[in-house]
Amino acid sequence: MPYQSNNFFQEVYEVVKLVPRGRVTSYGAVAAYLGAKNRARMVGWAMNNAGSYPEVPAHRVVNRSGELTARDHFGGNTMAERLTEEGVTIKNNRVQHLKQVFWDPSVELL
DNA sequence: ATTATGACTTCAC
DNA sequence: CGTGAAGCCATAA
Repeated sequence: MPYQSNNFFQEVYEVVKLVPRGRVTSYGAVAAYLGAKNRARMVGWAMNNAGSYPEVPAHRVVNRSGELTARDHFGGNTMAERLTEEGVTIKNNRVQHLKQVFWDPSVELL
């Protein structure tokens, strides 16, 4: 297993695993919760590495606009299907009603 | 050491 | 919300 810049990756996984079913969060939100809002890209990297962690629901992590950027990494429409299955409405590769399904750790987990 | 790249964000229009 | 530019940071070559 490759390097893990610290427990940063671990922290990311912890938070992502706490995302409730039918809700989504963003890389920036997680990063912010970890006290590194300018490290959103690294959260993405952590997710990339998370491919080895089935327990991490990476499909519930989208970008700030609710766009399913991870779609390509999941392959096919796996992500969209899975989210839809959980009750999240997906349209044109984006989460609908984002305001309702968005889950911000720095708020919900406060 | 330097350049390029990316599962991002924010600001301006 | 959409597009384009700039900022930020770890990894890869």
